[in-house]
Amino acid sequence: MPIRLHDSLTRELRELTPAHPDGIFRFYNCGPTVYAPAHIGNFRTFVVNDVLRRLLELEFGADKVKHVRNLTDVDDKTIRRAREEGRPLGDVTRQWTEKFHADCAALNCLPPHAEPRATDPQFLKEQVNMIEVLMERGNAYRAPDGSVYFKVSSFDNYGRLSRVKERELQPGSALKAAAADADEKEDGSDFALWKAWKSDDGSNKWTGPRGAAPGRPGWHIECSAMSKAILGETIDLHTGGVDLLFPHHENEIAQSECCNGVQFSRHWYHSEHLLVDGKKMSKSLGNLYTLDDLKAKGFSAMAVRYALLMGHPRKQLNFTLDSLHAAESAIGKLKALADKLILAAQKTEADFYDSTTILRRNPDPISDFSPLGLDALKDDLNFPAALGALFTDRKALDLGGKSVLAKAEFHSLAKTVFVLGLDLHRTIATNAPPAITALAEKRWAAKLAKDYAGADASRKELTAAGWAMLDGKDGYKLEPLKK
RNA sequence: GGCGCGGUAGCCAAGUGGUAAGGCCGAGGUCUGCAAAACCUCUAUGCGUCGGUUCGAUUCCGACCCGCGCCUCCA
Repeated sequence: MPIRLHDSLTRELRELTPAHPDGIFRFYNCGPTVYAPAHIGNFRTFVVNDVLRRLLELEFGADKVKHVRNLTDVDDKTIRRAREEGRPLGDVTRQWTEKFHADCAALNCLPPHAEPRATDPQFLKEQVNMIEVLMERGNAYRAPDGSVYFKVSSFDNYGRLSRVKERELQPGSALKAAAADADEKEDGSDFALWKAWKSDDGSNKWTGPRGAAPGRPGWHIECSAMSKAILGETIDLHTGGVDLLFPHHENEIAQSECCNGVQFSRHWYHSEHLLVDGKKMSKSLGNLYTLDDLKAKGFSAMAVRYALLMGHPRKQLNFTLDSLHAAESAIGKLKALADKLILAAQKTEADFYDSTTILRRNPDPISDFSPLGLDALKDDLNFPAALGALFTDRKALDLGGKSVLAKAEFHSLAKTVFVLGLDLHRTIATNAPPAITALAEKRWAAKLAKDYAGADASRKELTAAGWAMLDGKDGYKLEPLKK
């Protein structure tokens, strides 16, 4: 079964295939702006893309997928943050890049094969080159202040992706948008390719395209330039959150196709927004969560990943603390299933997560056993259906001592779990404070001494402090109390 | 106003022209110093409302109601 994915341009499911003769599937995923910690809405998109990338590797081979995700390290927000903190721009973006990488690792997202930065001299040059070509071709013009704008009217296909021509701009927003640089632009819908230096930009300025003032690249051009530099003029897939559909991706198409004269991306995919408590996350509503916020509430990063997989990626997903509890419990059950299969198949935990075996190309009748849930993933990334298949299988599972069946089931689960990127054995964060740990030790000692009254007293204290102590055979586990 | 998505059990959420996956929660049970965990069993005559098409609709069509998102900062 081929991988089929919704295409935002044609609005239908289309098979994903590599176009290049080398068989390498090239895909570009718009990355974060590094000026603050990413929130879980951002991570929904990155997790969706991570599953997609894993699925592609399973389908085409680990060495046949090239996944690029950029880092926007210069824009109004990064510059403002640096100015407010009185630090060099590079320091600020480096700090938040590191944080982003740490969060991605915690969420078990594979690093992309390339992660270009907008201010990297190599790519800055690429951006300037593209702008110069666009100016030469009459698709861009220099504004009075030395900025360069893309002339939207010069590209007939403008608006095909977002159907912007069918939209009627709300008077209010159109006016607001036009206000900022109305004097510079020839037309309200034109967008900046190069922004001339202003005093607010401080020391952050670079040599611009010929004829333009020193300044910095506009936001949209970085993706066009870096995609071209790393993946080539035509790529197989370009992805991002729905909010990037317009204007960002529309503008990328315009720039790239006017500059290169060929199709920019063969396929477009957009994942929907994550809602929190039924609303889009925003600082003003106070419903914006970062990974650290949720960790502080005692949830594991893996539960967050699972919760992000609970809805279809092209539908808005309502995220709540309750759904995190549900995720944490569900992971526990899958872990128990994995442990059971590891035992039955006489394998180890390391075998279960061995991606080399999972992605091995040579056919193997056992490990090629059709993994449950995989078809659902290949059918437009239907996460809930895939998870459902896993649990349905879990119920039907009757190993009955048959090791062949156990091995097939083991490989099946390992494959699907790999694609979903769930590290089942990395769950509850037991970062209990020292006082809690000491109390738990005290109770454990009392229990071993059969001082049950003392043990119960300590349990009461732990409960009061919000911690559950789960006794095992040879030790205990501390978990934050559920609700 | 324009464009788009959605309304399925207490919550989250798949899905199909032929009579509703799965997870959480809850209830009961097995087990167990206690408490959990784990495991087993149960939980929508119903899929926003009203019409239409059909032998049959939650699934197709129409109208309406409600929610959410986007409309040039935004994953």
